[in-house]
Amino acid sequence: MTTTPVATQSRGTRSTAEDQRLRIVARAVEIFSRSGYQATPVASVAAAAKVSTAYVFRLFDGKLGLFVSAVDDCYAQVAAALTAGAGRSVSETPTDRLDAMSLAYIELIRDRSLIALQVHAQSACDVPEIRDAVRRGISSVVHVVTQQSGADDDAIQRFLAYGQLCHLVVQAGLADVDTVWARTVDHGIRHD
Amino acid sequence: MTTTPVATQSRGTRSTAEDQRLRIVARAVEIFSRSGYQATPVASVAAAAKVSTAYVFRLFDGKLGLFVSAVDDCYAQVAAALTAGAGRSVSETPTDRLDAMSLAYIELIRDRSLIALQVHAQSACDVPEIRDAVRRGISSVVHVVTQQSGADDDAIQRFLAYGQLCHLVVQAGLADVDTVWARTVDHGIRHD
DNA sequence: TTAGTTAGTGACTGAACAGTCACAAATGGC
DNA sequence: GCCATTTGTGACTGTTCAGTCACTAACTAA
Repeated sequence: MTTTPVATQSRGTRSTAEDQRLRIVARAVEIFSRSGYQATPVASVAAAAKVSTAYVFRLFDGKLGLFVSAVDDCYAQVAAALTAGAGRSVSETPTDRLDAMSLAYIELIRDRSLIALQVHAQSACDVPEIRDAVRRGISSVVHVVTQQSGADDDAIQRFLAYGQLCHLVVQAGLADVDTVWARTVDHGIRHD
Repeated sequence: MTTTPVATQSRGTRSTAEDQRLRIVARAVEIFSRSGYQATPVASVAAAAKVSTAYVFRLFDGKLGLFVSAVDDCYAQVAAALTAGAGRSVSETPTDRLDAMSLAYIELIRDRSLIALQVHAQSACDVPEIRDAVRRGISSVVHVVTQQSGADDDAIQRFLAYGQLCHLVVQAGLADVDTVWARTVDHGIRHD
């Protein structure tokens, strides 16, 4: 912190701590998305990132710090995906832009992890630091969607509501349930 | 199981195992709703129900069996609340009935536990038994709403989507966040 | 070369917790 | 009275896991 290395970016031959931090966060998103905060040992993330558990504790402020970093990264990826989606809109009307973003969000389902981690984070909101991370994430998503679509509040609220419905569909695996009620729930959301 | 007691109902003076089971499940809903499946020790539920931990393990098939019972009970309460809400509808049109049920669901927010437990259960869907309990619960809710409202699939899907949005609002405590974006999310949902 | 810094780890500790078991006490039929 | 069943518990065990610490290895600047 006191002395900054000459180059702040990776030096090519050898990995810097910051490089490792980013690598580990990327793995943490994936690994935490499987079983959530409490049920995932830090050792699993360490193993996935091919570093020792001790090193993970060195780079992050405890398991909680690691999880919060993963959640922040997750929402950043979601916001980026939505922005990219809006760019693929056929027209410039708020409705079309929102539709394009909805499509982009449904595309995220293909890689369950970003959806699942959001659910796990929401579930762990009794931990203040996690609740704050969720609030930051929602805030950034709302900002991105508002900015990119120009839609009114009601339309944006509706967008978020159906996003949340996606979470339920993915977590409960309703695409694998061949019943009338499951079709009622995931109609139009079903992927592949 | 082999020999049924003369009276299957509670005998008045002394508590039967089945009475205790119900009492413990009721406490389990409340206690699990606070921190979820993994982060809640069975001992907490036992303490809340004022019985020993050993006895809880005797009455339920492990911690998982206890949690699944709690989730089943939770969805049963939700379904009952929705049915009661539909009965208070001003008219018989599907729209009015759905609105009445929405109101009833928002009323549930007052006691966070039924909402929170659903979120925790959705988060723990990687455990097959829990995922099945969630599917049963959603199924019963969809059936109740369909039956009571007579609304079409799209309207019911919308009902569920906004229900899920409630979960986010409650878990993240957005009512306590005084910002533009939070208002966008919880507009019309805000309670009290 | 050497002195200082940074990357990285193996081996441990202490606490929490799921689940068990032997046992006690109350109840009810005969 | 006496035996069988059921309710209920204290005390224990084995495991898992967050977090630490003493240490080594590599790089860097002089």
